[in-house]
Amino acid sequence: MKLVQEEYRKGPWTEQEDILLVNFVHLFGDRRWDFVAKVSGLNRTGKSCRLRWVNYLHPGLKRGKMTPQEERLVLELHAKWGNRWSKIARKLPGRTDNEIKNYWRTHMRKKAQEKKRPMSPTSSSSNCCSSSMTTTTTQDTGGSNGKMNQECEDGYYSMDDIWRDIDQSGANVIKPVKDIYYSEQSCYLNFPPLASPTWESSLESIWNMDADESKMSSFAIDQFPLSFEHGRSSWSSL
DNA sequence: AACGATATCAACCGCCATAGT
DNA sequence: AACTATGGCGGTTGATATCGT
Repeated sequence: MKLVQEEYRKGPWTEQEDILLVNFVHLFGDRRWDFVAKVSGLNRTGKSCRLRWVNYLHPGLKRGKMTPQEERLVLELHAKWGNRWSKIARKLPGRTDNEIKNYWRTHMRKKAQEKKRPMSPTSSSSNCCSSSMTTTTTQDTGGSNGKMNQECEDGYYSMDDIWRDIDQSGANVIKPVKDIYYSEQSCYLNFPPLASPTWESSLESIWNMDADESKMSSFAIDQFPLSFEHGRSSWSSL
């Protein structure tokens, strides 16, 4: 029973928070959300952390527009299972239940509107779900689709790109997700190799700690002295 | 260029299931 | 067995972007 009801942060996540979360998920895994939330010093609920990770920061996410194949699959599976979004999402690698849910809402709205005015002159667009898509992207590669490519060309730095960078930089060294982004602004972040053996051994005590949580928190904050807001726009603003 | 309508997406809320004590 | 904490899920909302006039 919790006697103290803390005031948790809400609303959009900042870059700083994202970086913190990613690194602490690397350290502690993506299960113990409450623990991660506390230890990271993020003033967020575990739920909120989980949601951010699952819907935005997870390395396997595709993002970008649905491919025609995916759209068809969503339709099929929804016909089969109804609004079981997470179940449907499991059949679409790289897609989240939230994304599919959002897509479906849009899709249904379009459908409803088309029914209202079936002979609209510009109604070439019944294809909200397929025919107009010209790109033939592979479905499971986690690759980028048309929109994604365009965004990259425009300077948009997608999570895919970020994680690719992480992969290329070596598995053991956890890079801050957006350090390239920062470095372009001459804001360097220096991480210790968090996954190093020394770290791991020192972490053992953390599993049993309570009182030491604050230490971890202060570590976390010390690593990221930056503070500025970011939103969808900031990703593409460079 | 300005403004309203619509689309998109991120995030929160409340409920439920399950694991742990 | 009962209770609590936590995670997961689906529904919903609000902010922002884009489009059309």
